[in-house]
Amino acid sequence: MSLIQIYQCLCDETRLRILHLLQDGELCVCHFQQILEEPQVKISKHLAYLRQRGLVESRRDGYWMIYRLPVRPCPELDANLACLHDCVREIPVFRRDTDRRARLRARLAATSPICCTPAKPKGKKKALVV
Amino acid sequence: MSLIQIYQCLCDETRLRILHLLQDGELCVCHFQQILEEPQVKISKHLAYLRQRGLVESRRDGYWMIYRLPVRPCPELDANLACLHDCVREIPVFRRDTDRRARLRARLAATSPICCTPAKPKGKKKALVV
DNA sequence: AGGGAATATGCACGGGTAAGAATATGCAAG
DNA sequence: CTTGCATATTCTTACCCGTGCATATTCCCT
Repeated sequence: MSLIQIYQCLCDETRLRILHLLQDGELCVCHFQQILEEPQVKISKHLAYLRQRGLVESRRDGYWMIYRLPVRPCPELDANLACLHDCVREIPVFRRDTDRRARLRARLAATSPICCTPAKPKGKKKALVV
Repeated sequence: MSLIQIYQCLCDETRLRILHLLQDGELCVCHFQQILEEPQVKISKHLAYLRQRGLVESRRDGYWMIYRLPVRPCPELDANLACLHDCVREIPVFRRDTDRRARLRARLAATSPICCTPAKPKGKKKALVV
């Protein structure tokens, strides 16, 4: 992973928002959709872009794909993510994302599922969680 | 100047090298040419790109255009330049640029001119410096 | 005024990329 | 093995960008 590639990943707002959210822990695609309020294809493609360049890692969990920052990020990525964290502190979009994520977390804590429930679960919820 | 614009500026190697050099003080275009060993048009266009987005400022001094980092950079730019400085410390191209700049400086200290001498000066040197 | 030096700009071309619509894939439950 | 859900991929369109060639601009000196 080169420094240039890192900057190429950072120069799009959607990707910045994704990386910023991931700094607070892993997320699945449907949660990105809920928080960012962007179409699925857009989010999915930016996640693929980031994954191909090694800025995020993914794993599957049943229906869902869970994305996270690299477990062992290279020093350049680490430094730039820290810098990003500082820079966005005051920017409304990013604060909004953080807030929406917190509220989403609260909602999830109240119910059982780890990830979002399918649109028409019909009581499948519990089974899905296991 | 937005954060995205900063990252857009940072995602090209030539521009990274330019910004890295400017962290050590202002430079004219012909010095960039000597240090980076890239064609004039390439350097000039990248400098224009950076200037249009507010990452560098320029002033004219006789024959020469002198470029520098903004006198009062915004916090985001400041943070990212510091981050860049850390990140490139070990990268050969950037070390080479630093070395070449130091050697250029030594050469200039030995002679009088502030900037490089025209190709065929014919004794105009002293007059140019004043 | 005119020449020459340093630098900038216009034009052209190839390549990457962002976005959306449509479609495909992988998974789980019945 | 079919259905429904979450996610990925393909295709297309439009745009921006990096580069090089040629030319223009701006300045200094005579």
